[in-house]
Amino acid sequence: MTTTQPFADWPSHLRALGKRVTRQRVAVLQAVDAHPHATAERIHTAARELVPDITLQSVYIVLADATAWGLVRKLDDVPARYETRVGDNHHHLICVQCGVILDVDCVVGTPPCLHPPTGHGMEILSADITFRGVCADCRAPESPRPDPESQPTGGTHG
Amino acid sequence: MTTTQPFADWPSHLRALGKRVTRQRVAVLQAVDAHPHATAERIHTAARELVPDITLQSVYIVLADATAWGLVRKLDDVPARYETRVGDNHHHLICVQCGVILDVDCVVGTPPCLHPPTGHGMEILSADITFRGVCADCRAPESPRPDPESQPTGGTHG
DNA sequence: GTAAGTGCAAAAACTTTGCATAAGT
DNA sequence: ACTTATGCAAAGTTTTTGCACTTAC
Repeated sequence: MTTTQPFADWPSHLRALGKRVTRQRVAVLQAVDAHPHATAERIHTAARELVPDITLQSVYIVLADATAWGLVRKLDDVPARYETRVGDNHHHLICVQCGVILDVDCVVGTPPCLHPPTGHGMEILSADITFRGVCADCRAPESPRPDPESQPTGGTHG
Repeated sequence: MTTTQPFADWPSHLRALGKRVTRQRVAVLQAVDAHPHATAERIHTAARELVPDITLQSVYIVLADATAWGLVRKLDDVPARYETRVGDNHHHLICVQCGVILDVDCVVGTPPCLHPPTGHGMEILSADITFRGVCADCRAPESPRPDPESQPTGGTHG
């Protein structure tokens, strides 16, 4: 279950961008693919299964580059989380209790899928939507679900 | 323009919560009020105009407390940003060039103002919506607008 | 061969914590 | 008085950087 499998052909993606294909980059990208919404450290752990001597610092560098190139999306949180689903305008559903993050497809297909009130003079490119709530497992009386992939975020907006 | 003015009666808000009214708390809350979306350090600078010897650590503590009490809302970003508009379900518009953050009222009044696709079993409490785009000033050819209140966030979602 | 990427170690940036003092009720 | 909050300093956590070595092209 922890074995990282290729869901995407990362070497081709890198080559298409004119970037070099390194074991480290492929390992990080596959790790993010296999562990959506994972932190840099978790990605490091997963990437080490493919490249045992990759350092955490290199993971950070690869993640920053890949984010700049549009291969991964960085979710602002502390610590930051990463995912490989980019450009498909999906949104996030975070459980305020256990911190689990679920992907939900946008009901509208193309970004921006939502429009703010006009009059601000801004050209809107996209809409990031995060729903906060309580997941099914946390609502169940007996299973507090300590999800290993995420920690509580503690949202306060209502 | 940097003089912090009271937009809200923070002593009353604190007393209503059974919390003590200290010069530091009032100064921080007024600073956040006067500088929406400011970082802890910027809030510290503003708060020092009212309480010259307040430390940055105390600012962090007051911000964390106030967030837990629902007086301020913390925007997850690095560094974190804070605002006093809570519970009115407004959303944010971030310029990907200059990083300026604008508040936009929600077109629907009550949270959650938006509903995700069903079937995930999650009880939705709220929806945080962040629009990304290019503000009017950054679209103008000659004014790159180095806004002092915010730094670029570098959003990549589309 | 050359430019780009990585490892290493160190530091920068941001945030939290423990304990003695000070301040609010 | 009693309890809570703050100042101080230190450490914790997350992320970035500089330089030599290695690797992909």
